Amino acid sequence: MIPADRRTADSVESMAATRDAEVRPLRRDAADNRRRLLAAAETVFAAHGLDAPVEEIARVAGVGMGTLYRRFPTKDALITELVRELLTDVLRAAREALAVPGGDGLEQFLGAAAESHIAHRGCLPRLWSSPDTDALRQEVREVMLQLFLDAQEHRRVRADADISDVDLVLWSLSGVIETTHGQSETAWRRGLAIIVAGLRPAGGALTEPALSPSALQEIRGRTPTG
Amino acid sequence: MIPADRRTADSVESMAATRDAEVRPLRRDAADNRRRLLAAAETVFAAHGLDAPVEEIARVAGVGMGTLYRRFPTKDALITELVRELLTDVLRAAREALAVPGGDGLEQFLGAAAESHIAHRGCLPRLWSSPDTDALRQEVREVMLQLFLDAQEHRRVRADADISDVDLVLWSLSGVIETTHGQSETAWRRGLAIIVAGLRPAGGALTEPALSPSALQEIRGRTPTG
DNA sequence: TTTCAGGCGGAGTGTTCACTCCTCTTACTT
DNA sequence: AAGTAAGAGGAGTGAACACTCCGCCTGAAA
Repeated sequence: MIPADRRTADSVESMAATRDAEVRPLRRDAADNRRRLLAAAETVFAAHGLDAPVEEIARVAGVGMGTLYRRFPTKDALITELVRELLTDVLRAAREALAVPGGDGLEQFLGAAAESHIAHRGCLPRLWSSPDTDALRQEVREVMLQLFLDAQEHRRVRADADISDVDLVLWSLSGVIETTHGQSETAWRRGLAIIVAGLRPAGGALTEPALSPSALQEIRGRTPTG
Repeated sequence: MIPADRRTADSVESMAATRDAEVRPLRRDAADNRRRLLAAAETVFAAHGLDAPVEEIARVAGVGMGTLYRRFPTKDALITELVRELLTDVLRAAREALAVPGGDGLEQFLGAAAESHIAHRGCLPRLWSSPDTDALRQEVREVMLQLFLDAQEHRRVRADADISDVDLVLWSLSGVIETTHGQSETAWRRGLAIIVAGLRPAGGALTEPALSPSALQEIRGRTPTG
């Protein structure tokens, strides 16, 4: 969306400017505007996609362009911040699911993750490829692995399932959510029910091998394409 | 991608100009260029997404801008033509699958459809929302329904499955293919294996209801968002 | 209350991109 | 072989958009 050669934000600096409230607290009006901008961005992106002009976001937030660009050095930084919110939601859901007994945490997590995806629908296309959120994604994966192992131990998931299958489920959910958005906010539930049934031990053996670790690694570590 | 107010092609006329060779056959150079443009568009869109500039397509095809725009009145028309190719592939696959005995046509079709998606990866984002291809999509759906009923009759698909679940599978595959493209062209196979296992009769009852007919209707009949 | 760093708005800038226009060229027809 | 309708090419056009600049304003520290 943003041509690669037009502007290259210093990501580290931008993160510091937009996250580290402890460095120097934002003035109250500035903090308000920041929150309003994020909310507006979510609304606008959800309605018109990531191609929506930033001017529209500023208008919905009720601030000027200058304000938007003092809070977020680039449009990309704004999107990344939304992705960070989404991933934070997902991480919280994953940790909560760890407390679910009987190996059912994984399924609960998948549902909660889908809900988060819906809530942040606008930035879904960047979920798996936004920079500056790798650490967060890594944390999510670690918890996901625990949830998966727990589910498998309790025989809630077939023995020939693989941790990479959890990634596949999330990618599938993305597809369903993106395709049905605006028409049905619950279609994914049925899709998830089917996929979960496919992960249960009852079905016949899976004839396709899981993703190879290297392929998985590459897909997970992907950075945005220019 | 193309601002709604910038250009509104007369779709009917454009279809006639780009499809009905019988009205007046294109001159040979023109027909050649048309083919080269479609091939180039596929390549370029697959590599850089639908946001790739048309100039790049013209360059790859080895023709000028004027030529591109004489063959396709808008960028959208070019994309629509690619979607039409994709849907034609899918329709052929669906009809071939009708001949598969034992209710296994549906599964074969799903695999073949995914292969077509990969082959036309670039235009995937428009698959479910491109105008001027409704008739084709409708034909695909009719054959899909037959495949589904056949599979269910042969107990290859659980009794509580619904035709809308086939749509869900395709949307899921889109998500997996889009997320893994460039890193793995076969990840979808594993995803499909899991989903198919979920559709088999063996698993427990699906706790989520199928999409309501009206919701399905709306999602299927969707036109592109501006 | 004063001071001023930090914040605000919004017109302006440069670039990209879809699409057009016009001149020169070429493949079919007769 | 000549005539011509159709085609080719590519610089040019206008609009949209991400981002900047700068004069005015305000919350909070002293």
